[in-house]
Amino acid sequence: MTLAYPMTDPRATRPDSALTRAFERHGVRMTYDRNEEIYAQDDEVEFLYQVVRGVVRTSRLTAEGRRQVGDFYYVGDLFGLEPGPDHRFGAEALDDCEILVVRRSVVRAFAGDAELDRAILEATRVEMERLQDHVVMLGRKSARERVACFLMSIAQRGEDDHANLAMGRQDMADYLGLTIETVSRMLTQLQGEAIVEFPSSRHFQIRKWTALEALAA
Amino acid sequence: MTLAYPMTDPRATRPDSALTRAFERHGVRMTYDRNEEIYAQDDEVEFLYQVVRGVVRTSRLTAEGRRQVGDFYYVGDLFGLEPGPDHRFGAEALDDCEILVVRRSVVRAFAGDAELDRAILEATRVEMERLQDHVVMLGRKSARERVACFLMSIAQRGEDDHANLAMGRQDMADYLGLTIETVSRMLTQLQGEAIVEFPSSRHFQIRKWTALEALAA
DNA sequence: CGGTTAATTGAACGCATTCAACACGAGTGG
DNA sequence: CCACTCGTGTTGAATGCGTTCAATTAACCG
Repeated sequence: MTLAYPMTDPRATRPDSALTRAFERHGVRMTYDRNEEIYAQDDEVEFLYQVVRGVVRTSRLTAEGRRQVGDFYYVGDLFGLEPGPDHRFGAEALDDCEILVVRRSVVRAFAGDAELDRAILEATRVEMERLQDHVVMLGRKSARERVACFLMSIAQRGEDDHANLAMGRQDMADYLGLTIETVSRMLTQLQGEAIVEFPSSRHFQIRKWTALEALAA
Repeated sequence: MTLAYPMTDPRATRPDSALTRAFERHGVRMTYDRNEEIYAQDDEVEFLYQVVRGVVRTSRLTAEGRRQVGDFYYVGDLFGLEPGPDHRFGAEALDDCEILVVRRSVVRAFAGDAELDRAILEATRVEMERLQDHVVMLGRKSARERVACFLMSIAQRGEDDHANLAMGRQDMADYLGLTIETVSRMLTQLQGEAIVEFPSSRHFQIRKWTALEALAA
């Protein structure tokens, strides 16, 4: 991890006003290498993070060594926003990342600012809804449906029809509660049905949106 | 559902100060019969709820008719606290319930009150941590482990060693992402190993805490 | 090119589901 | 008091989905 320099470039964050200001004035821009840990599971919750460049994954390792990926965070996303005293999930850089970091105490000092509160609430809302969807997916969806779901959610982030996976098969599997082999099989299966197309293992394009939507369940 | 009378009994809520006051002054006490809906999935988020008597379950029905139970709420628990505009999960009374209901606008009017804010934040924290644990359980635990986990969490609520299940097997199954048959089999299996004991299908006692803890993973 | 890691594919296994039958308890009425 | 019913829980046998283990192929990088 490299401490780069205090945050000054306002272009990096979306115009969230108070939040942007807090990041601008009191944030620090950090860079992380691929697979570098941003914070560890069970670390104290001290900072609020925003992705400037790259993709971040949160994950939890159980006592038996099993891993569950919590979520993936893209440019503009806030993360590390856990209400508890310490992190249940750790955060790692999926690829080379640039992250804005600001102390929670600083954020709290800005509290009362309506726009900042809204931004935090909004991030919490998004976080919770993702968790709820995740629960339904893991509890009640088949492997095929989970993979379809995942591809759709990735594709919806990008505006054009081509999408690229920032993560490898193991990360997908650990997010979806499956094994890499099953993920791989489902992908080739979907490709065989011409629903999606993978020119390379990290790039894909959805061919039949309706079919995929029907699958996503 | 029966609108009983405006809330006046302070004993019903724990001394959460501002929250208790908000419920006292502006809350309404409602009663619900077994299996009655408290609010529907996709309903607008309008109220904050607190269990006074009985047990509440939240659940989501997918388009294909599959059901995922979100959580169970016991006396004193706050629920309905979703940050989004509408409920992703519906809420139903597991048995005959008494619920305190207060408009969110009223809660918001009390905002700024440090103790109220803390109570809300605390409930949000609990909610989120439960969701996170739920994700790990559904994603990375076997049927045996899930059932063991569930029994432990139930047992930890009561103070004595005897615990009773407010919910039936179907609710357990839909919470754990399993079928009733699998839940039943795991229960008899655990009982066969003398780890737990079920004098009746809704009452149990943990015999070997360490064994169960080891299983819960 | 080799060397290394990631992804795919195949075959066998096993855990959880499915489908079906049976047991149990509570309530109801003869 | 027993027979009947209905809802709920348990048990059995067969199936199947996803995993496991192993081998192969593809991608990446020196």
